[in-house]
Amino acid sequence: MKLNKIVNSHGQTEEEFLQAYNPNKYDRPSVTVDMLVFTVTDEEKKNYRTLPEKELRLLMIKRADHPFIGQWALPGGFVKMDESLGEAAIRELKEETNIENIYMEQLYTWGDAGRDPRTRIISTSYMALADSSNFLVIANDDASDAKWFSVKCKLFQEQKTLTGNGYKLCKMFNLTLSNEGEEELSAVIKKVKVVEGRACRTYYEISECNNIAFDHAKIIAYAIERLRTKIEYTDIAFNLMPELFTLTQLQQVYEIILDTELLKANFRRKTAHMVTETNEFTKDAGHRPSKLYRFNSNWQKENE
Amino acid sequence: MKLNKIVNSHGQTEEEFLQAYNPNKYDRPSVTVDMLVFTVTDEEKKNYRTLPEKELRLLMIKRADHPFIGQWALPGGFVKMDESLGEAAIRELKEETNIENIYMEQLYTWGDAGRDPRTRIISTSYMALADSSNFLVIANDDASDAKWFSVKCKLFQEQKTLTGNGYKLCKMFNLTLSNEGEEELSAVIKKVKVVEGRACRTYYEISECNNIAFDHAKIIAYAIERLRTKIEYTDIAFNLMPELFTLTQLQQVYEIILDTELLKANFRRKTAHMVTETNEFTKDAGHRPSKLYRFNSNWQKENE
DNA sequence: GCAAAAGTGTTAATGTTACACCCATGC
DNA sequence: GCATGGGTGTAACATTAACACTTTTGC
Repeated sequence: MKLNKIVNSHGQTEEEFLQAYNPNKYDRPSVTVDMLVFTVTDEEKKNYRTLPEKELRLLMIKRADHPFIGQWALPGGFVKMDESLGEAAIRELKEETNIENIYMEQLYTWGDAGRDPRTRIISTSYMALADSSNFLVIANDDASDAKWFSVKCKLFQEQKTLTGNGYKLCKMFNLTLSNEGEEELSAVIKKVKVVEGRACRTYYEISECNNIAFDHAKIIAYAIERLRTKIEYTDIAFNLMPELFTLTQLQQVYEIILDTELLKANFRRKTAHMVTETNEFTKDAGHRPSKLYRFNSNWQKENE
Repeated sequence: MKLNKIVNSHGQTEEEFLQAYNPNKYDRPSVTVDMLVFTVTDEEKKNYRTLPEKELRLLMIKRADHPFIGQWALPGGFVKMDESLGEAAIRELKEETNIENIYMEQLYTWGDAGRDPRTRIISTSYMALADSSNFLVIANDDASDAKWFSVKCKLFQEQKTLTGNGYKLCKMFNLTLSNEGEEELSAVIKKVKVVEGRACRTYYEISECNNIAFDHAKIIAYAIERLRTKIEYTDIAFNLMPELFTLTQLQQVYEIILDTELLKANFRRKTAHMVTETNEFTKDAGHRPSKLYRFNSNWQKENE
């Protein structure tokens, strides 16, 4: 365990802090919820003609106390004895970031012993998707310890090893979080799938980690993976869009999440049934105005 | 809360049992894992010619103590302070049913307050898939409190209500679990999806429940739903198959899970890339022998 | 006029659905 | 011979991928 020499508001070093903590007081684990709040933002336009580039952003909070003091963590907190996990997630998000009424889904529950140096903690992670109007709420407050980081998660190595009665598949991801005003956060995440006979186990490991608290780096990698697969067969992407949007904006959101370029004509045909056109257009764009659309929440019905 | 008049091995009624329990002793919830172990079994052949019908079975355990004494529950138990959730799930399964080395995945974490009348309990559910050789292990032991129940979960009503800025979608499912020697377990489960503006929440409710302990009826309904969707885009179905199988057997497994009939020729084309043929054949079948196949665990590679 | 993006059309390849047909076995 | 399932072929239709082309704007 890497102990931090920085002191907290009570003047304790991390060593002192952990010694003051008595983990054996409890025979039950603590339960927390962690929130992964994603949004998509526009970058500066290069010139009057070009469209702004998009970035996928994740909300992180700077830790003010041990452990991992000064590092960045996912927003979240302890579940109260009388609230459900979902209620805790909604409450924490509102308390820490003042965001409410957004899309949220349960992702995964992380329960390894030793996740937290203080005591046994089990965390259920929730993924939330916000449209970029929520981005402004927090970004404007410069004193806040909550910041949006632009996220990238790139596969850079894949390795399959055959064993006696199965195989082992390793994927290595490079995770980077950056925010103009802050130093870069990064991690190398290893995703391992072990197949032995009928048994099959997938786990994540953090091979390298800079300034991301706890095991949050692997939770982030897991969430991005889930976002990538779910965007293909559900309508979750629309939770990242404003009320009115152009089809090119929608395509850009798919492109940054999937990390590929898509063909315009094909993309439009594929998403056509999920949107409704309006009579409004963008203007002053430096090129042909484009029609604005809104999400058609009844698209699933139309199949039957 | 429905209190049961039956007494446990200490001669307590449920009322007495709950009064002896002091929930305020703790300021932390208990954490358990629940296992949903599915398998597929062959029924009796009607005559020398016909193929046996298949049934989807779920492993349940009869409760010997309050609460819900005498009712049936999912196997599972408390997570120890030094083991991960996955380790707890593997250990509990081994302890309660002697099954090991099978496919397992985390499903969902259930954390509503009031799930258990004793104290606050948070349960992470795992789905395990076993081939039917595991079925025999337990079925032979008639004294055991663990039994395989044949499961059916049928949608019988769907209702969409439009609200001001969203909608509410209700689906009603009839869940029935049956085992020749035991009385039938059943429940009516309501799945509700509420969309209000950007927020979207899905929850399950138990409208009616016979002999299924705790909120396990909705966990079962949730697991079956997951199984149905995952069988379409992954290879999990093969975890329910023996080492060697015929394509018709494989098709039957898809059919009972999806609860539809499939066309033979099309099914074979769709699954062709996931299986490898052997030189072996079935015999004494009362009709043309059929070729045996095995799972081709490398099918995903071939796409690239 | 021209850069940039909006928006549409076409074709080939591929996948899906529904149905028809023949084959091999045990009794 | 016949019931039962094993196994294959085909035509209609739908979906996807790749590319080419036209239109509209601000400066």
